[in-house]
Amino acid sequence: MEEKTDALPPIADFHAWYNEILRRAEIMDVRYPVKGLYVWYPYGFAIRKNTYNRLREILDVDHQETLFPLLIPDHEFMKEAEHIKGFEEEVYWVTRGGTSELDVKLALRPTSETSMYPMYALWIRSHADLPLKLYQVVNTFRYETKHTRPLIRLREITSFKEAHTVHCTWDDASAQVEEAVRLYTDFYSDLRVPVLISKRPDWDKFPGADYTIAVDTIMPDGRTLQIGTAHHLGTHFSKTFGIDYEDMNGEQQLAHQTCYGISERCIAAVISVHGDDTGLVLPPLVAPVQVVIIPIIIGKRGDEVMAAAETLKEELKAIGIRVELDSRDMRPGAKYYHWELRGVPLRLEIGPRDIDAGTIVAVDRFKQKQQIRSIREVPALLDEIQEAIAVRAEASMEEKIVICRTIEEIRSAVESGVAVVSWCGDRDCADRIEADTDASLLGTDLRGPHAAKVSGDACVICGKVGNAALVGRSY
RNA sequence: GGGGUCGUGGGGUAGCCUGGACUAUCCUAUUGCGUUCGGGACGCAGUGACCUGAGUUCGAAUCUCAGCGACCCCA
Repeated sequence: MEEKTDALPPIADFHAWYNEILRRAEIMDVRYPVKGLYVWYPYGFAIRKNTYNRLREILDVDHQETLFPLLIPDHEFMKEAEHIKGFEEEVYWVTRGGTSELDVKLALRPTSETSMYPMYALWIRSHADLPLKLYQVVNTFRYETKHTRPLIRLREITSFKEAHTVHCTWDDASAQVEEAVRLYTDFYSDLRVPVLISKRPDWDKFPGADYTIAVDTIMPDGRTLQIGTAHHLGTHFSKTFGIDYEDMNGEQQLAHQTCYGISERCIAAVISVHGDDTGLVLPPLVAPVQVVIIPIIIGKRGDEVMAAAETLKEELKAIGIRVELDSRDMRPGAKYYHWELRGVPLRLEIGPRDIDAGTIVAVDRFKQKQQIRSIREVPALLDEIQEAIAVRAEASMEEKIVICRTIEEIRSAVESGVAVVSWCGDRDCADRIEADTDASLLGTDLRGPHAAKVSGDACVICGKVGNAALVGRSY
């Protein structure tokens, strides 16, 4: 009876919640009439903009941004055998220009190795050109046949940040993979999204890589979401694309390469990991509106209140805060719900009582209310909220990670989270784990505090000495 | 990859089995006017839809086929 029929589905019903929040908070419009393609609403795009600005800041320290073509000629795309095998079922081909057939078919990049590396071969002449570290933020296309989902599984990935680096030695490239993992850890730490870092099993690495390090987070339903990968490409591509350099002794050497990427799944993670029954919860760093001002218009003092609210807004703007003044003709309560749904971290209310008392009411996204006397207190409040978001996210991820020593334990753990187990490294044992638990072996050589608890223990299947592995269901 | 359910104003539903002057209903949709405003206001008057195509038929939201799209389950 007291249940509101128009309430957002609870986040415990994650699928329903996710679909509803994308629409109601105006992040993506899923009604575009092609499967797997979606439209960014301006509000969603603003979240994307803020998020990618940070990603760019982090990369710009020692990478350069660039832009390569979307179309890749058939003969370049088909050069690297492993790579082709990994992508051939997912590539869109442009075969016609107007009414005439093209002599050379053109692939829409599913990722840009084969677009970039022919040029890398021209650009790189000597060891003095290395290391080369470039990145671009582009759309990529994959003909997904499985269930597509907005921000998570797309036919057009709209926001693929891909970095491609070139180094003299295998070890240099390996160090760069570690550097990439560090950058991504920083990035997700800024977004307050907790992550798990592991090495993808051999059979699951990037097509054409020596190895792949993956960054995953855990969604509210316990399934993992891969939100970043870093690949050591060895000389697979430099061989086929002829990327070599003259070393200090005047000898020609094959270059060693890495690539690493993050897509709009990072936005899905921010939305899902932080959200609650009321709606989005956005870290101030990426929130399109960091502070919303709600004027409390009562009776005859309306003009006075609006003037005070305007002043507040200008002052906040002046100190660099993204602020919105909601002067719409609605009840204040309706505005509270509106902005809470959209994840605004801090709300300021100002009415006649506050003007008389010289105070402002400040309410954070978790509904903690206090009175402040000056907008100078706002930055500190935003910092506190960002911290509170981090604490909550860490705690909820911790709940979903279970150390397991038997198949039974794994089976139960993956119902609502992930299992950390000891695994010997044998494919046969992995297959057994997967078959018996209805989950996947996501990664090995898991890093972080959980790994220490099982590393060196007996493999859950065969009993040989194993290493920490991650088992779970993934998106 | 296999199976299932479904597609009706901006959103949610009913109507379909048994074709007819059959459109209807709810909402945080939307337009105008007025009264309101410290946690989702109210009144009055409006707007707005049968996924696309083909077929059956005197007549299709309803039946048939195909396409496109959505969701769920299993591998």
